[in-house]
Amino acid sequence: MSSALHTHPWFAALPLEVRETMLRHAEPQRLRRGEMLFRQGDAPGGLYGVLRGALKISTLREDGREAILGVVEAGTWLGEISLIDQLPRTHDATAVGACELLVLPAAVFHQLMAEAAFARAVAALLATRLRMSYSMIEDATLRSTRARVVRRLLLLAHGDTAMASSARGSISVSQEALAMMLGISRQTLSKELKLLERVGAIRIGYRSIELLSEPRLRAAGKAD
Amino acid sequence: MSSALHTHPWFAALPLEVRETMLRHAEPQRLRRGEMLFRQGDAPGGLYGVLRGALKISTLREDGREAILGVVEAGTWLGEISLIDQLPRTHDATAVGACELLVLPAAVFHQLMAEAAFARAVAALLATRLRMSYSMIEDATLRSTRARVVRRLLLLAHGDTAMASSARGSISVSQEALAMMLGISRQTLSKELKLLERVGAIRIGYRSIELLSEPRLRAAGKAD
DNA sequence: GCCAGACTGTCAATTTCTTTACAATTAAGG
DNA sequence: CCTTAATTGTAAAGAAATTGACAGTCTGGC
Repeated sequence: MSSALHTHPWFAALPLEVRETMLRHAEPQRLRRGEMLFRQGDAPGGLYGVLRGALKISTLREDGREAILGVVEAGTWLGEISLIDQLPRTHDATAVGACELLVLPAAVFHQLMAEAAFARAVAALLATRLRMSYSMIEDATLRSTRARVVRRLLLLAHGDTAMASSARGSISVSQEALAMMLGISRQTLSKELKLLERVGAIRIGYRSIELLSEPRLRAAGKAD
Repeated sequence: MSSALHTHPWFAALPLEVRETMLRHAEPQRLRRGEMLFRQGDAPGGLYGVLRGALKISTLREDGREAILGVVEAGTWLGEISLIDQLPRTHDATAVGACELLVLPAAVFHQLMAEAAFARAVAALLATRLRMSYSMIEDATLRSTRARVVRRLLLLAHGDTAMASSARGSISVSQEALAMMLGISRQTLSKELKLLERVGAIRIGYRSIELLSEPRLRAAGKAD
C-alpha cells in the first residue's frame, strides 16, 4: 500500500524504527482532483507523505498570476519547513489528480526531531530541496528561455525527486501550467516547444509532451 | 572578538555546550579582498563562520556570465549543504573585503550532527535558507523588474539574514553587482534606480545606494 | 455520438530588456 | 596632485517576451 514511500530513497534510508513510528502515527487522507492540502499562509499542520497521485506546489498573487514551483509526486514527504520554523506555509498545495496521503501530526514530528537520526534526515531532505531551489534560481537568472524550457522538461521527465533516474517517456502537463513553472507566457512556450518538436527532440500532444530524444533535447538547450 | 557570531540569532540559540565545542574546534582563517573561500564543484571542506567582512556567493558560467546569489555577512555560518549531503559545493564564495572566518572541520561537524539539538538547529538554518530561496524564485517568476529591484534593495538593507531588523541606511554595492543579483543588465537597473531616486526613495552614490524612504520605496515597488 | 469547455497554434501590436557605444564622474594609488 | 581604472548615465537599434485576439483541435461527460 505505501510502496511508493518505500521506494523513495529518503524514507527508505531512515532507521527502521523511525519509519515504523511514522507509519504507526500517520493518518490517511484523501484528496479529490483540485482539492487543496494547504494554502499559503496557513498555520503549520503536519508532515505529509504522498502515497498516490501528485500535488502541485504553487503561489497565487492577488492579481491572479500564479507561479508553479513544481509538482510533488508519490513517494515524497513534504511540509517540513513550516513544522521546523513554526511559520506559515510558503505555498499552496493542490491535488492534480486523486491523491492518497499520510499525515504525520506535528506533535509526532517534533517528538521525532528529538532523535538525531531523524533530525539529520530532515536536514538532508532540506539540503536536497535547497540544491534544487538554487539550480532553479540559477536557471532563471542566467539561462536563455530555450535552455530553461529544456531543463524543465528534463526535470519533469526524471521526476522532481532524485528517484531512480528512470526517465519517463512522457510528461503529463498542459502548456499553460508548464509556462507558469517557467514564468513565461504560454505563447512563448508554445513557440519554443514547436521548435523542439521540429528538431525531433519531443512530440507535442494534448496535455502531454513526449520525449523522443534526450540528446537532441540537450543539444537544443545548449545551442542557444 | 567573535561578537558578530554571538549576536546572530542562529548561533545564539544553540545550547551553550554546542557553541563551546564549535569555538574550541574551529580554526581561524583570513581572506584578502577577492580571495576565494571555495569554488563551485569543490569537495566539501568545513563549516564556515564569518567573523568580519562579507562573502559573495555566486556562480560563474563558461561564457563569463555571473549570477550573484547574495552576500553573506558577519555573524553567519555557511557551507552546511555540502557537509550534509557530501556533494560538491553549489557556488563560489569570494571575499568582498578583508575577511576573518572560523573553520569548523567536517569531522567535528559530523560529530555534532549526532546530537539532536545541533541537527535540529542545522535543519532550522536550512529552513530559513529555503524560505529565502523560494521567495527569490517567486520574485524572479512573477514580479516586475521594478518590484524586484525594490525587494532586493530592501533585502540588502535589512541584511540577508534575519538579524535584528535594523535597517541600514546605506547599501554598499556596485550597480554592476546588483544587476547580476537580479539577472538583468546594468543599463536596465540604472534606469530603475534613477526612477527610484526621482521619487525620493533612494539616493544613488558611487558604489552605494542610500535608502531615504522605505515607504516610498515600497510604494514604488507596488505601483507597477 | 455530440457538445461544451479546455487546450493548442499563430499573428500582430506593443512593451520591455539587451546590446553597443560613448561621455561623464568618482576613487584610489603613485 | 594627477593619472588611471572603475563606475555611472544615457541613447539608439535590435532582440525577445507579453498581450490580446481568434481559429482550430482535442477530450470527457451526457
